[in-house]
Amino acid sequence: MRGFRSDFLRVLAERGFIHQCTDPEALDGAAAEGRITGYVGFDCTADSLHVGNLLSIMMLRWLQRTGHRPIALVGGGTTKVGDPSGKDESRRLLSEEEIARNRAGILRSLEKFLDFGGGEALLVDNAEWLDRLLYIPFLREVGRHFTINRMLAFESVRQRLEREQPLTFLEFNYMVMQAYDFLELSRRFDCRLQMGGSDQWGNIVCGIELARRAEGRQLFGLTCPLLTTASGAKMGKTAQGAVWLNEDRLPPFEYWQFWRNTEDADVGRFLRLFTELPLEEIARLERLQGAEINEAKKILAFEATRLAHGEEAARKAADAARRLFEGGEGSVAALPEVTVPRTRLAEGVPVVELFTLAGLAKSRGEARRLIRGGGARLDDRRITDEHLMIREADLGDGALKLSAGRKRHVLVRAA
RNA sequence: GGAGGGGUGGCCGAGUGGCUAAAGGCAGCAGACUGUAAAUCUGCCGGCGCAAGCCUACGUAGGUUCGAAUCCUACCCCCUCCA
Repeated sequence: MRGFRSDFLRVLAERGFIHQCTDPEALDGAAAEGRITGYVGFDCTADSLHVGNLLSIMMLRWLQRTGHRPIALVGGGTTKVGDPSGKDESRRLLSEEEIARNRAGILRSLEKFLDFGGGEALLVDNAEWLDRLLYIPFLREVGRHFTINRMLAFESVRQRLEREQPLTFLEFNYMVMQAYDFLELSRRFDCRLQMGGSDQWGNIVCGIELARRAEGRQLFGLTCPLLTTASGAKMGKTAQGAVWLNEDRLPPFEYWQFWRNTEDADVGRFLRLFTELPLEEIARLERLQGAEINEAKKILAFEATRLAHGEEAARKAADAARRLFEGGEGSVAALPEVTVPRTRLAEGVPVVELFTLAGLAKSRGEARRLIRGGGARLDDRRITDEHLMIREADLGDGALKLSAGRKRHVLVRAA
């Protein structure tokens, strides 16, 4: 990495955050000379952010840590328009209430990573200005700086056109809205930098051009790479869906597990991107070979969970995992629990039903297949009889551990 | 408005009267091997059922037939070309 003078860009470069930057030298100069303000936008399409947003969040966090001012922009306004980037179909339009609910959830995600206290990091909603725009004045002020010729050349638009998928005029305006956001933030807060995923490059550049044409101001854009795992899968997506940052969407234990199960080849890269451990420490962990690399994965899991859920939750998750996977008795308190009424247990509950009650199988048939395949266990003993009945006496000291495979466990209690 | 093509399981995609709960692939789940990794191999993969079997399912609604994802009719939706 060609030696950056500013801490901010040096850290981002060393850790592998930088994909593209509009004018690295000038941005470096500005960040070295004084405090700059930069932002990332998050649309309110779900009630929690997820691991796919984490790179952007970490960039804001580093911006703050290196002495600058981050702005988290929630897209209360742009969500009403819908970003067509990377999508073949337009998204269902969200209602005002849904957007408000999602915005609240996104704040909870962000608060963990950024310090909004004392006027440090700022939280702004673009509905503040977008909702109030007047059509004709807006077209005259902003619209005249955009040419359709240029807009049609943008990747997000071209893709839709080439695949002959419809692109509504509403969505077509998304990039104009995002460009205007940047201009507005630069006016209100002297914000000079916009960051985001590489898919946002076009939209970011749009804003930079608008500011240059409209006011002759130089703004900067910086994108992070689109992350894939070493085996090529999109980062942060699992079969169950996105890896959410909010604990009501994904318990900290599951979050910890997600990081713990990182592929060997990704460990070093992820440590640099998703933890704040010193680079020397990471280099050491990265050198671990064979089974020893599990130590590095546990540290990755702990650090990543600490950022999203706090130290306490991270410790608990690590603890629960240790008991679960590395033998030893003791309590298994961190496992999800279900309760079954004593009256039901009195007459006996078929194991297959217990598996569905515990959420470990979608149907009794699935539970039966699980048993036939040898993947079902009861207090760590393989279940061979699919007709087994469970009674209160089987709960022993109060709880029964049901397992589907090595990793999914549920405690059953009587109530 | 006219002509043509198409809608099959989570996705892709075969199937053009019974042998079809529907080939194959992907994804998923489990087992083996391991290191809670990757790769590989094996099994499972609509619901209910111990089973026989029953139910639901090939855009929607009817119909023909002993029997339909497959044939007919109407409707809905998508795409292509022309105007």
